[in-house]
Amino acid sequence: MSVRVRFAPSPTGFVHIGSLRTALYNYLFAKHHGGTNILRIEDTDRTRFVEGAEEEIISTCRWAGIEFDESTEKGGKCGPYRQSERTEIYRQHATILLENGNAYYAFDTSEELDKMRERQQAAGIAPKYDRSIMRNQYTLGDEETKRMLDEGAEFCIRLKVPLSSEIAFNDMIRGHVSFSSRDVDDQILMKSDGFPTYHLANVVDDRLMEITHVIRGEEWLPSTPKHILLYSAFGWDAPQFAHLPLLLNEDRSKMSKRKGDVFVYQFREKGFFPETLVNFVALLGWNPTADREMFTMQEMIDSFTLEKVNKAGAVFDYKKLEWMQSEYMKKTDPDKFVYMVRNSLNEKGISEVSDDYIKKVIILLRERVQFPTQIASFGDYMFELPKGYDEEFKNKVWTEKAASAIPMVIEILRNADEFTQPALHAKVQEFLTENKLGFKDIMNPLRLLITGKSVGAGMFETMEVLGKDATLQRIDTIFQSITGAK
RNA sequence: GCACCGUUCGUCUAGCGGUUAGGACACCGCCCUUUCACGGCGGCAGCACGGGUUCGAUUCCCGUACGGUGUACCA
Repeated sequence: MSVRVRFAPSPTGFVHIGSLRTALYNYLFAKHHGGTNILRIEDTDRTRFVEGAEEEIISTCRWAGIEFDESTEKGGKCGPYRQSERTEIYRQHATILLENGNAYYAFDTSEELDKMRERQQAAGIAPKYDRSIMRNQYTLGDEETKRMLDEGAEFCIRLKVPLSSEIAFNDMIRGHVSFSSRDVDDQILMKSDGFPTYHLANVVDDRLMEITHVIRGEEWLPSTPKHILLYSAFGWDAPQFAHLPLLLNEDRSKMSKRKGDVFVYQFREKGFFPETLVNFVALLGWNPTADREMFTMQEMIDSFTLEKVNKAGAVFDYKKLEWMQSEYMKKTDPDKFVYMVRNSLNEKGISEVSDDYIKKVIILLRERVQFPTQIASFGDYMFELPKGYDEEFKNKVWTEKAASAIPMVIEILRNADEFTQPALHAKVQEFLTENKLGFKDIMNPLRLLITGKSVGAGMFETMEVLGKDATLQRIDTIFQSITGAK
């Protein structure tokens, strides 16, 4: 049987970084096995629905390089893939359970339920629907139940959980897991608004969509017995389950928006490459070899196995993410992000720059910045005349030695006919040797004159990229302002 | 409270009965050097605890502690 997995988010807002990892693992698993990756939108909670959230999910996954074979967008043989469009299916299935005695009608109001829980907590017992005393099909009797239904009373449908039995399954990540049905609540299957709860919809859809492996977050582990019970109530075999470890805050609590960035778009806006985020997040809880950190999507697909997924939650280490971004900054083909640099240049009102030139600047400065967006500010002098210079740096490097040697160096540059790194280096070296000077004596002053800053790439490389005219223009401008100010 | 899951350097992890417990990030030194980076070299630092099983436990089993998740007509 071929592998079929699904990523089943609910459209309640932005995509969480943990959801991204779940989506990724599903994708990697599907691709590794040559199977099918499905996107299903779980929008059965009308009160939490957020307009545009579904589109955000799709575009975020696309950005990350996660593709779906079947989805709301693409369709597929098991559609529709939006649960709100499948309510009739759930209703029919609830009826099956009602008829075979595995589900029942209940009429309690939320106030009554709250009271029940309060009583139970006061008595020190676990809150759980008590079907022997609440208002439902069993306590009311079939006749009364029918009468109320005919009258149009509000009702919900609950799962009839066996009083005492063992519910066990084999989790692909955790191994044997078992629960006692005593601790399982008579879960509501159909809400009074006619929509199913997650539990019913999830089980019915996974079955109907022929899902073979349910790969989801660990927060679902405690409700898995309900799902197992549902499968058997329908007389179905359950799929394989794999419960992923959680992504944690620094304090080891479940990663939440209260403590920093947790939404994918936030990382995207900061300038992280999708490759960085995907690579990083993949390694939070999974590790194929441990002797390397950088993986392409294809390499991850090739080596992904659920057996290698960890059991314990992983703290999201922002520092390491940044390191990885720097690595990608250094190895990613500049062609892929020239446009990002151009965007930030446009924001500064600079538009007359060629792609080719931007690429050269990227290569010149990529080791010194983390994001493409920083190129335009870190290397502003590459695109426009410096507006001033670093005063502190000037005081430090503008020595008497420098002041007397620099005019001669400038002349050398002015007369240079080959304005390349090796040629300039040779010429200047010659001058230094003749005058018993070292690079130390003039390079920083030169840097000051050309960039106005104390940090940057090698000066000869910088000059080569800048070109003779732009270099001399900068030198003249700042030289004047320095000597004039003196 | 109850149920379940988990526990190797600060963090991500390798390890699947015998290892000087390995790697990466971070941190600290040193080197390279025209600045800053990059890079190179080195250092710091870990098997939660207690019982078993075994010739031998980080590794297997049982407790304890600690942590997390769940406990909704949310997903």
